[in-house]
Amino acid sequence: MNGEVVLAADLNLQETLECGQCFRWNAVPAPDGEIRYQGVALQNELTVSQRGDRVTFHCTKEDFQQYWKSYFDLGTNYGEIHSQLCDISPVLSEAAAYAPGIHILRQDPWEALCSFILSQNNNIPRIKGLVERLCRYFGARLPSGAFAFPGPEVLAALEISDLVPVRAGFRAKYILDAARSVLNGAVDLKKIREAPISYGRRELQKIYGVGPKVAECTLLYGFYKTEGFPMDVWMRRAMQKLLPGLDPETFGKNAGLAQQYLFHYSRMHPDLVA
DNA sequence: ACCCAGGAAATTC
DNA sequence: GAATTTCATGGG
Repeated sequence: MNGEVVLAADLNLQETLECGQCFRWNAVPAPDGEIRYQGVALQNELTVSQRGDRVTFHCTKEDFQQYWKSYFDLGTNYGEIHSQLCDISPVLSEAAAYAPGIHILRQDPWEALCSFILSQNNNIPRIKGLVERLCRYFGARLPSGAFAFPGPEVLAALEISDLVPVRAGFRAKYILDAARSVLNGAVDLKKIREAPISYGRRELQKIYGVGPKVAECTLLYGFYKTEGFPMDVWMRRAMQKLLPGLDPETFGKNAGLAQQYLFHYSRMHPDLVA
């Protein structure tokens, strides 16, 4: 159960885990000059740390190969995507320079769907609290002691009153409809995985409480539909100020990464998008 | 078209 | 330290 996998990567843990695409990773104390995160994904707990471009996965080679290599999208050539996006516009190039180590995580679709339902009208610290309580109350206990994300079959069996301690407010009923829709096949996550993004947009929005923004986040972060481009208030302002008149379609199949660059850049320069 | 639900964090006063 | 803003979706 112990072991280590060390590799040099273009991945930046902080940029990737704190850009709002995931909610179950937390920074933990680490030696000087090192940054370390602990989190749960894919029914596994992991500690991962970084010093410069050297990333250490505190897990067995087998677990790294089976789960984490893919989860952190280490098989994708980000250098090439990065330079393609930089060619589109100097502004995008400037934005990309602020977080060149962002990767799009390959998260579990169901967990992403629930997480982004809970994310609506909320800020990241609060979303993390909601997700954590959902797992703590209803998720299975993993060997490490951490809690897995509860599957649709677990949540579909609940009533609104069961979700009260999660303190999700009006979002609780959305979670239940999502769980029931997935469980009874009204929304087929496998089909969404294999189909074009337009199908996923239509299907996910059949769920009560899922609109365009939540659907787009789920498709990008949960289904690795990299052409997804979630448009929230921040992104609308950022696009208007930084790239006026530009259609996100211009970013093509890597729109999602462009969105991450712009989002991160805008938050670091709020004055530029005001 | 507008306001609220149910909060907590971030921002501004 | 207190008031105000933020925020995605659906319903009234």
